[in-house]
Amino acid sequence: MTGETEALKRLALLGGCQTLKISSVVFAKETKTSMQTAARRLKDLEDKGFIERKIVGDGQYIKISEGGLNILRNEYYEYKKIFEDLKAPIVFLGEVFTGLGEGQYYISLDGYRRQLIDKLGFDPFPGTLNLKIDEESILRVRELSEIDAVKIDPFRSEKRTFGGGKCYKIKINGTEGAIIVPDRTHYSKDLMEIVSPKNLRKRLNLKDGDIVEVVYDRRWGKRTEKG
Amino acid sequence: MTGETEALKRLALLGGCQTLKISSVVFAKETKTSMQTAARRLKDLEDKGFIERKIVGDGQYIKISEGGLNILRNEYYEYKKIFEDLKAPIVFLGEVFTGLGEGQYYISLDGYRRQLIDKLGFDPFPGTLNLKIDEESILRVRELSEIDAVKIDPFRSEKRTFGGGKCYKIKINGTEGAIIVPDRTHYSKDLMEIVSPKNLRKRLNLKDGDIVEVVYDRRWGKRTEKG
DNA sequence: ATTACTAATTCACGAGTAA
DNA sequence: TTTACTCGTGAATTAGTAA
Repeated sequence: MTGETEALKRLALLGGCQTLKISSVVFAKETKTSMQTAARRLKDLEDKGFIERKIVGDGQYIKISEGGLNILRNEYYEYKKIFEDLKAPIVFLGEVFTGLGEGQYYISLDGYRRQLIDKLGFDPFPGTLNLKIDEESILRVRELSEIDAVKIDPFRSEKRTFGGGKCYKIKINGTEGAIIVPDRTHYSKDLMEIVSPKNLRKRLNLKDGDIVEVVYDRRWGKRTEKG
Repeated sequence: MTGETEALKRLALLGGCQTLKISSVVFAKETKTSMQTAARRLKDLEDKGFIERKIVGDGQYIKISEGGLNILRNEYYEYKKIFEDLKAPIVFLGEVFTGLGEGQYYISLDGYRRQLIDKLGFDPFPGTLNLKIDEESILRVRELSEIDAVKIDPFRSEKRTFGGGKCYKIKINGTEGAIIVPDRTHYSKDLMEIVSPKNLRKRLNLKDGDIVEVVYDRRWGKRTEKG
């Protein structure tokens, strides 16, 4: 691998998938290299059967062969895969456990509840489902923070202030919900808190130790429509 | 450019668009290079801001940055362009001229006419339009021969045999037609003969010297439907 | 295990030249 | 003008070693 694929790609972009007339000097400029290297590249590509070539004194006719096309096609598919996977859903695996029960308290507060109804599009069941997520999922959570989240604003009562946070609309075992991430959290990274319009424990028939699948689909984004 | 993009791509395929844990040794195997080079690559990529990195003793956490993603995206678009252009229509430019008038004779022969009706889906106007195509287009015509063509079979009358040929459905200045290529042609490569259900000279208001545009769209292929 | 040096080698590049 | 050599230089890779 010495820029061969790059050279093939340039040829293709110059129209080399069909017969193309070009000289080494011109090709050198296109590939930002010396004429010698350009000429050698073309010769090498021919020797390896990636292009067909006919030298005619004032340049050469070049056509990328089926073999050459295959190389380019492979590259294409690899890049395609990269950018299709980017849009792929993020899946978290988590184990259900019983938390301290703070969730229920906070969710019930009007200052939070109204925002959730407004921004998530559903009235949250008073209570959160706590998940212990695996090593892999912890890494994925960090990705979430870079995605535009649904922001929950802080507010204050007479007695104290309540911090803000972020939500991400997800589906948990297929049921609508959202991940809640307080801005200033005290507990460990492997904890994930889920809210939903439904009582998830009942609805999904969950008990401590059960493994659930939380799916975040980037296409849902900030949207509040159900689906 | 020293395999840097290739390294980035591999990282992306390994999941580096999201945070990825990997060691230089493993990455070396993935990129089929030495551990030293793999380690240097990762360091270089970090120095150039294409990845974010956190070394942790038993490997490193890596995530492709926005800058790195842009590089990959550019590559992706270039390959995309290659394989989209492959499906792009081929355009020939030709200058109208008056031929020997043989076309009219041949097209009128039942042995040819029936085949054209059957295989092209239209009844050809008795007469062909002769075009003198440019240098560039001559190269393109060669491409045509590699595309599955509509084959016209040879046949014989009492007196002589009539050779076969190939047709390619095209549009000429937007009007339906076909390029006719006799298998054994005597005239030069820069001649292109067009048939159409219409009288093209009248319909397109052509006179000698006019330049017309002949478009072959690979998607039409052998299909005989109109459109 | 790792990552990251330094030194040796190898290999790719480009200048010069021939055809 | 071309393409395609040879050859000297320099850059990139790898082996070895340290941390």
